[in-house]
Amino acid sequence: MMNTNFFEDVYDVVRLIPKGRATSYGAIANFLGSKISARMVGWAMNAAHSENDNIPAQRVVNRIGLLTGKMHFATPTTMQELLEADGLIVENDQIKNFKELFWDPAIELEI
DNA sequence: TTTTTGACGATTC
DNA sequence: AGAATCGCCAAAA
Repeated sequence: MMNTNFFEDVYDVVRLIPKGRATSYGAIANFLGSKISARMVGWAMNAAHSENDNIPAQRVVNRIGLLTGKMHFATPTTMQELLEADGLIVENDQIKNFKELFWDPAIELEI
């Protein structure tokens, strides 16, 4: 398998997201380098579907904590189910207290 | 090769 | 405050 660069990088960061926390596409993009845009992270996650790797994509949401990618899971409710299984509270397709549980790799991994 | 399309984000109207 | 638009950059058609 080839090193599909940012795909691998994105997967690695996503796997590092601790349980009960969540991050945003933009945060990952920013952490990997301002070269890539948040959209590429979304693309990477889309490709992650083809991968056999366990990618907790449910912990990656957009900047406001909205479950924009829920439709890409097995069922539109899978993402919310997984997040709730992590102890998060999802209401109206949006993560509650997202600001508090926001996990920014650029900060958390820096320390 | 050119065009279209995104699991986004920030800005402008 | 809500809606519309532009910018990012790579992959699929």
